[in-house]
Amino acid sequence: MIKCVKCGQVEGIMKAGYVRGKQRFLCKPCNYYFTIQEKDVSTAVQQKRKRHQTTIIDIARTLGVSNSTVSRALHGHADISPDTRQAVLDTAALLDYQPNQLAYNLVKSRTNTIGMIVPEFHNPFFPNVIIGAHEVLTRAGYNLTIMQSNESYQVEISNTKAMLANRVDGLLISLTQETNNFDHLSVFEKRGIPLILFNRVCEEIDVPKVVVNDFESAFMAVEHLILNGYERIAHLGGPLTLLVSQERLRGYKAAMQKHGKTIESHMVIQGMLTQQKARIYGQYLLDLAERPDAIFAVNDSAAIEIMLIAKEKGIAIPDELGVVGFSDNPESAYIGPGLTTIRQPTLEMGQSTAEWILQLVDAEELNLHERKVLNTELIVRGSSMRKS
Amino acid sequence: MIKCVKCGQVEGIMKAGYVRGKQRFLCKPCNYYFTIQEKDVSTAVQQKRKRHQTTIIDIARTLGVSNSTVSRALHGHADISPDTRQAVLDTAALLDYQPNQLAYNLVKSRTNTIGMIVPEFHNPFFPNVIIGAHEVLTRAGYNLTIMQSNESYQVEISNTKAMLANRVDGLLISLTQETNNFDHLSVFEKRGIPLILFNRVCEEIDVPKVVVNDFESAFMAVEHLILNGYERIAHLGGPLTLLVSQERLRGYKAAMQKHGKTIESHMVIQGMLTQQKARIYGQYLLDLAERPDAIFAVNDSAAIEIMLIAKEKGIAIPDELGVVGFSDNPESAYIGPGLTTIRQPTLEMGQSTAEWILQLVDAEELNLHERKVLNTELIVRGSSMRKS
DNA sequence: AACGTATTCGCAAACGTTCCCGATAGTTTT
DNA sequence: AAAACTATCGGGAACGTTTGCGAATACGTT
Repeated sequence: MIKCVKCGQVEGIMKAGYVRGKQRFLCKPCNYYFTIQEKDVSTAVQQKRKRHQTTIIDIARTLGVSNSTVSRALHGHADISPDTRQAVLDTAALLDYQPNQLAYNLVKSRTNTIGMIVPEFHNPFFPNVIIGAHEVLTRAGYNLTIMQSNESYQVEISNTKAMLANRVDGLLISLTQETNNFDHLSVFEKRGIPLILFNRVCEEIDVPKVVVNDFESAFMAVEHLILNGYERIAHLGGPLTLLVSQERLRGYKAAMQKHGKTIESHMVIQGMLTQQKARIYGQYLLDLAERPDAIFAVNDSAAIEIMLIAKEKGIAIPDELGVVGFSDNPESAYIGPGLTTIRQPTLEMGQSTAEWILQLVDAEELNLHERKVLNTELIVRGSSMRKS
Repeated sequence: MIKCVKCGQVEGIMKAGYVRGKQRFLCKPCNYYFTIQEKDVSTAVQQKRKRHQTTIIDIARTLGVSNSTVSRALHGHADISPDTRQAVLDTAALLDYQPNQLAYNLVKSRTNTIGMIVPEFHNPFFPNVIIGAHEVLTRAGYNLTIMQSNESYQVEISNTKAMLANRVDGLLISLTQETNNFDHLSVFEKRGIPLILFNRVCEEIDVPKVVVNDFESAFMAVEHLILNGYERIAHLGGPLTLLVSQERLRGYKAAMQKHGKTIESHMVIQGMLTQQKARIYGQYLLDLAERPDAIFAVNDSAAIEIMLIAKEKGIAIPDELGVVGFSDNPESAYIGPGLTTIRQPTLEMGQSTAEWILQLVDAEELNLHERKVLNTELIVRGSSMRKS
C-alpha cells in the first residue's frame, strides 16, 4: 500500500518517473508528487506471485536444440527427425509444458475464439442458441466467449470493443432493443472480422443474418386461431424497435386481413413485455367491455401471464379465450391447458450460425451478404382448441 | 491449393524446409518430398487477408514520440503532459486505434478472463449459474469463457488444458459424473491459478467449494412428505458417483430414520436419470405390488416424468401418490398439480462463486480452502399436499 | 553560479511463439 | 566428380504491449 505523504490517501496514487533509486508517485486527489525509497516500495507494492511457466525455450535449453526445433517438433513439422521429436515430446511432458496460447495468438494474430453477444439470458431462447453454437465451435477447435449486453446499447458498444480488443476471429451478435446505430458493427467490416447477426437483426447494415420466419410464423399462429373459430383476436406484441416484433405484427395483420377480420387498433398493443407490463396489458384487454376472444402474444411468458389472468377472472380457456404464444418455453407444455405456441429451432439457429461464421473466418472475401431463414413449427395444444 | 506431384492429393501436405527460392513440401499420405517454385506457392497458398491494425507504434510515429509515451498517455500515467496526452488521444481516435489485448496479456501474463466448465447446458441450472457469475465478472471488468464437458471426463481434461493454454486468471468448474481422478485440477494449484469447484464438487482435493446444502434439503423434502402423512416413500436418486446424489440419499435416509420409517431397499434407485431411465424406473416403482405412496426424486424432470406416468396409470396425485422434486425448474410451477420441489439459489451460486474467484485472483496466497454452503428453499405445491 | 527538484520523455528489454531463409551434412543422380 | 536432392537443424525477426531505469530539460533556491 502506497500512501500519499500529504493527504494520506491510498487510492489514486500513480507512478510518476524515477530518480536515483527512488520511485516517484503522484497523488491524484491532492495533486502532490512524492518519492519513496525503492526498497520500501518493493515491500509495499504487492509482488504478484508469478510462478515460472515452462516454455519452449526451457525445453530447447535442456535438450540443447533451438526453439525453432522445439516448436516444429511440437507441431509435427516434417523437418524434424523422429528421434528429436520424441525427445522434445518427452521433455515437454517431463517439464509439464503447457503451450502459451497468448503468444501463439499474438504472432498469428488469430485467437481461435468466436465471440457472441446476446441481449439477455433469462428466457431459455439464448441459452439454447448458445448450446448449439458451442457444440459446433468446440468440435471445430474454437472457443466461445459470451457477453451479455443486458438490452443496453451502451453495454453493447463496450462489448464489441472488448471483442475487438480480444481479437476474436468472428462475432455473433443479437442486437439490443435499443440499438439503432450500427457504427460499432461496421468497424468489424473495416477490420475484416466476420460478423453475423442472428435473431435480433437489423436491415441497416449489410452482413449475414440468421433469423426465423417471424412473419410466416405469426401468420400461421393467427390463422390457426381463426380456423378454430376465433373472431376478435388481439395481439400483445413486443417493442417495435425490434424487427422480430414488426414481422410478427405484420404476420398478425396479414392473417387477419386474409380472412376478412377487422383489426381493432386498441387491441393491438406493443411494448417491452416484462411480467408486470404483460399483466397490465393483459388485464386491460380482458377488462374491455367487448373483450377479445383470442390473444396472440409475442412470447410465451406473456401468453402464460394472460392465461393466469384469465383464470383469476374466471374466463375459460380455450372456450371463452384462445391463447397462442411464441417460443415454446418448457413450461408451456405443462400448464393446463397446454399453451399453443410457435417452436423456434434454437439449437439449429446456434449451429448454423456457428457453421457459417467458421466458413467466413476461413473465407477469402466476406461478401456473402445473405440471409438464412429457419422454419418454425406450430405446436397446437389445448389453449387454442375450442371445443365448439 | 498445393498438390502432391506424385499422388495428386491436397490433404496432408506439410511444409518441409526451403531451398534456393523453392518451397519444399512433404506429402504425408504417400511420404513423398517435392519442391515448388516460390512464386507459384505464393499464389497457391491462400494469402490470409490481413488488414493492418493501427498499433501504438503507428500513433508514436505520426506524433514523433516514443511508444512508451503513447502507452503511458493511453493509460493516464502521471508522467505525461496534458498536451501530449491529448495529442495521443486525438490521433488514437483519428487512426481508429484499438488496443491489442493479446499483446497486453502476453506481457502481463494475465488475461482478465475467468474460465468456467460445466457438464451440460440442458437443464436450466447451469445457465442460471452462468447468468449470476457473468454479471459479477462483467462488472469487475472480467470476461467469462465457458466450456462444456458434456459429462465426459476426457472432454473435461481437454477443457482444462485449453483453459491453461489460454491462461485464464481463474477457473470455475462443476465436475463430470465420470470424474474420479483429479490430476488435471491439481495442475492449477501448481501453477498458482485459483480454482473453485461448485455444485458438482469432490472431497479428494483441497480447494474452495460452493455447494447447496443437499443433505438438509433432501431431509427437508422427505420430512415434508412424512409430515403430510405419506408412509412408504421411495427415492429416485442420481448416480452415486456424484456427491450431490450421495448427500441427497443421505438426507432421505436420515429423514426416514428420524421418523421411524423403514427404508425398503428396492424402493431406492440410483442412476443417471435420462428421460427414458426415469420412465423405466418410475414404471417399475408404480407397478410394484405394494407400491410407494410417495416418491422423492433427485431432480424435477424425473419427478415430472413420475407424474406423467401416474396420470397414465390413473394414480391420483397427491392423494394416492405424493411427489417431490429438486431444482424448481420453470415447468414445475405450471404442471397440474404443481410440483413440490427444492429451489436452489442458482443465481446466488454463480454470483458468490464469481466474487470468490475474484478475491482469489488478487490474493497473495490461495490457501483459503473453505467451503461455502448456500441454503435452499422448499417450495410446497400441490403434488405433496394430500387432502386428508 | 551551483545545486536540488519537477516535469516530461525515450531506450530497450522483456512476454513466448512462429516461421522465413538459410546452412550443413549425407545421398543420389548425371 | 560435379550437381542435385534429402533430411535436419538454427538464427533471428516479428507480433504489440508494458515498464524499469534512466536522461534531458526547466525552474527555483540558496
